[in-house]
Amino acid sequence: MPRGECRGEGWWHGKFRGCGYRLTLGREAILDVLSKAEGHLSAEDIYMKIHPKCPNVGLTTVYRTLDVLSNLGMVYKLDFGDGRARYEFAEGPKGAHHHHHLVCTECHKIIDYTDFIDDEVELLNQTEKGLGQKYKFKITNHLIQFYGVCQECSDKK
Amino acid sequence: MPRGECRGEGWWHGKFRGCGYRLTLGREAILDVLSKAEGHLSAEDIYMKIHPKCPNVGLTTVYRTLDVLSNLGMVYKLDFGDGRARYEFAEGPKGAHHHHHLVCTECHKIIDYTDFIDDEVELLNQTEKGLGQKYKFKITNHLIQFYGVCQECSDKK
DNA sequence: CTGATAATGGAAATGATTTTCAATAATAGA
DNA sequence: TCTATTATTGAAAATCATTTCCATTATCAG
Repeated sequence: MPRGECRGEGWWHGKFRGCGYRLTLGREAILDVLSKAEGHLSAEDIYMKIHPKCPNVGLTTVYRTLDVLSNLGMVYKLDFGDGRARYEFAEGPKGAHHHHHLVCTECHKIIDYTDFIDDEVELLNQTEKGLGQKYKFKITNHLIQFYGVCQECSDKK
Repeated sequence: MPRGECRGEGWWHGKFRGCGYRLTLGREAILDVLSKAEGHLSAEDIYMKIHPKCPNVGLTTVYRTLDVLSNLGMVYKLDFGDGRARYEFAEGPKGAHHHHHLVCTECHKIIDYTDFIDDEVELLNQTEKGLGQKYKFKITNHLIQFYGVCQECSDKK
């Protein structure tokens, strides 16, 4: 029924096979949800979204798959301080939708921002290079988050 | 018995009292450990360090105190992906020891780096200002971490 | 010194994530 | 296409960091 993503459907086959992973219904469903989702889904969110179509995919599998995807670098695992991990499809640091996060410490609202990203990314790349050399690290990723209080939460006081 | 910190001992009194908090033995012990510790302590680490001197301070209190300190901005609560929160004494973004983190995703080793910090902080301040205005956020803090694989872990393969 | 109440600890509860294990399904090769 | 190998699975149980409960204790303003 869904059509748009048919073209893309295959691109993660290779990524899986190449690492000896098998491509299963559950994994496809999870990737499908993640790749379309706006926002930041928890394991349970994903489980819920998948359940109607794949009632036979358990929460355990969701966790296991997210772990695999995260290790493959296809998904970012994020912590916004609300006690559960959140997952976000990785479009790659150069991807069209690369963004950083602005986190409200009161209500846990998250704003994805792309403003200023260019300067940030440029600096980050430099820093990444420098750090990698100095500390002999193979740097694969970075995380930037700003924390504060959103307007609604400020007003409530 | 300890002498060096006598001078500083008082500086957090005010911070507590000002917010209606009471200053207790346990809280002092926890602050003391945190202010001296290199590295990134978990709640249990702190509990262990305190226990010999204050066997009557429970883990629950450690958690509660860390929560308070974190809310007061005196301590940063960090997540390095190893399943437990880590805490770090906040010397303030302008403090002498401000640093960011380089995290090995294999062995969870953490490197605190201060290189490049100046440029980073400058950019961050700008970004912070811009974001704060655009999204009406009162930004209080930021987090920057780089993830990668350290040399030892690379060599193991 | 004393009352109001913030803070405490220990045990029990919580809740996200992991592990276990026998059953199942994906894939490579015949 | 069929089969053997072995990765993957779901459900239930186990883990384990963190929180909550509640009766007791300690801090500190007056």
